[in-house]
Amino acid sequence: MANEDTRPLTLRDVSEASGVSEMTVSRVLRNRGDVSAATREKVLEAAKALGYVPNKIAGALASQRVNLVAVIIPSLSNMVFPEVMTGISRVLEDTELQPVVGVTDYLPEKEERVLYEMLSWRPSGVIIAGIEHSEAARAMLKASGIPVVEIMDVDGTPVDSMVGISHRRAGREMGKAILKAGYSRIGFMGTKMPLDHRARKRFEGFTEALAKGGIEIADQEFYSGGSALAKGREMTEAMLKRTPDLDFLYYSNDMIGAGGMLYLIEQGIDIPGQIGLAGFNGVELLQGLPRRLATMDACRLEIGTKAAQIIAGLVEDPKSTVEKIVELTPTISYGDTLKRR
Amino acid sequence: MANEDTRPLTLRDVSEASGVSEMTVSRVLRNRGDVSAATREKVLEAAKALGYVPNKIAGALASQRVNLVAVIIPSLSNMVFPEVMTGISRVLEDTELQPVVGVTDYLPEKEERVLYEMLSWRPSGVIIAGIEHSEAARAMLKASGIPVVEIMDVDGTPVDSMVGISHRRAGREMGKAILKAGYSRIGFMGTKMPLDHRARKRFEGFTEALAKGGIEIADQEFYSGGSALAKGREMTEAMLKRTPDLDFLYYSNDMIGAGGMLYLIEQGIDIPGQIGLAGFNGVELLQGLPRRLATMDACRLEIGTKAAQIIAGLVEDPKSTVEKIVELTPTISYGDTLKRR
DNA sequence: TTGAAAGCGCTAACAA
DNA sequence: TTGTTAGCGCTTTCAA
Repeated sequence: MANEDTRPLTLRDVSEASGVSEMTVSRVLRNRGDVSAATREKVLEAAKALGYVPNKIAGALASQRVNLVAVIIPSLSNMVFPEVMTGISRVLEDTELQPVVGVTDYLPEKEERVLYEMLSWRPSGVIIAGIEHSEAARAMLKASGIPVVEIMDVDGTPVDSMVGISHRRAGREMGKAILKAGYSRIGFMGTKMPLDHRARKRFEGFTEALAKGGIEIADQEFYSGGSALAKGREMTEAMLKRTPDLDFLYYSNDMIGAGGMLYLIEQGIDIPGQIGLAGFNGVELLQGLPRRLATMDACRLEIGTKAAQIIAGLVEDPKSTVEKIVELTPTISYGDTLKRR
Repeated sequence: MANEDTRPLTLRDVSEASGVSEMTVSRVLRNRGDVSAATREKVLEAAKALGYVPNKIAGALASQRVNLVAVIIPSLSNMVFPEVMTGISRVLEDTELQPVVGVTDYLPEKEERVLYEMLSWRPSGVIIAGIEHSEAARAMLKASGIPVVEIMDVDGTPVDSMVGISHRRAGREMGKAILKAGYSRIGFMGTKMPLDHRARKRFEGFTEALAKGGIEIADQEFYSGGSALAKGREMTEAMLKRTPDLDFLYYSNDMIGAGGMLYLIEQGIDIPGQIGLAGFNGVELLQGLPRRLATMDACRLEIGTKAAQIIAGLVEDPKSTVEKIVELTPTISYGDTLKRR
């Protein structure tokens, strides 16, 4: 039976209904300490009959333990963070810990607010995307006294530990592969980057690699907002109108790359002969496209997995030592749009 | 300065550092009650200097108020729920409330666990996808004594209130439009549906509409897992091999529809002359495809918005009356793949 | 405008 | 194996 009035049920209600002390009821409900089968039975029955749901707020305050892991990411709407979340969830499912996500929309101020908000719930750990944070945010993370893992990127210094790839290196590798394949008139398309540090670092690594080969980017364009697939299509069309002699297009993510690819196929352009293409991320989506876009896996699943493992390990044994820096190595898949050499 | 030891800071620390009573510190930090500008200043300074982050666990227990809204959805990895989330977040951002999401993977047992878990934090409201829940889940929702909004679907009876579309009607409307356009050899592709009630209802409505026109589905296939785009491609190829005389393909979501469309274009099949296509959802992604797939908007943003408004209204004034059933009406967009008649 | 006391619902620690 | 007592860190309530 549901309770008749609106007052939420408490342990005391279950205690009274079952004739067992609050403390013992608490023990039964948490499977802690020795309780006789008979008492246990009585308690469980009463709790179920009443429809009692424990109050974790009170429990957490009393025990000084909150089995929550704050996960702070820029966005849920592209494909990358859901996959990181999958990795995190899989690991945490085998523990007492639960992820709670906060979204920052790539805004530093919002990141700060979200972090403050989440820390005020006293989570057991924090997983946060990126290593660029405001001074205040870094201070909060440091002062929190809980395990902190910064993810996605390893080009910089972590507050505590970090798991990710070097985006600068990723950009460089792709640049080298493109040069090696013999392309030389290269266009770049990507998001407006002031706040997307990882995209910026890839771009920097990329131009650096080209420069080493004595080549400069021949054209570039940046977008923000809208359907990425459509943007890729539009930008590609515009860029080829503007700079018709390009022989390679490097996209800062797979979605715009896919849009570009669909456009080029429609135009009957030979890929990768006349124009080569590459994106970044290795999204599953690509598998259904007419050609497999060349791309680079960002190791999203492993990043989530590894980060969660670090937190879980540290929560279980705070004095255990863990790797402070875990750099994963993305690999290029050439697909059908980048000549192999 | 960050605290030197590991003990988290408390109000008392701020009180001592500022020479102001805990109570007044609390008032300053929450902007409640009258506090002189001088005291206020002192407190804020001390709190900032210490790097104090309030403990919401304790605050929530004392005030019996938790400004969290539990949002329980089946998945984050398709496009539909992130957009619902966007609607919810936008509305809640103007209030004290914060969404906290739980994911069920379309599993009733997991839904039950997640719900129990979230309710144990005593949120101010619940937004939960679907109207099919286990008996236990419904009981918990009822007993919780907080506002509950079931979203996405209105074909059934809500625990409290619901906001969504009629998927049965959506399927029917699409069936009617297809018949009206003159198609008659119709194939269906979709997810395995035992647990995706909304897909099942669309399918039922669809076959019902066809039956009224004296037509039966000529072929059908169901999938689970994998890249939806790739699956759409594969299933379409297989189905057309098996049943070459089909003149229409109805997909239970846009992603597989897009995969099918890409395949048909490659095969040089005339769309929508030789074969017509339709999907479901109106995902933004479609905008970049070679043709605009016929689809039906599922009103995801409005669903999120409306649901959050109901919760926010009820939290502000628990005795305010709200619509218990909000049925939104999806509209067909014919795109380039369904003849208009 | 400020402060003191009481207690939110639970669990740690100890006692029986 | 079970129960009792004393808080967890804050806010409510009431008094000054």
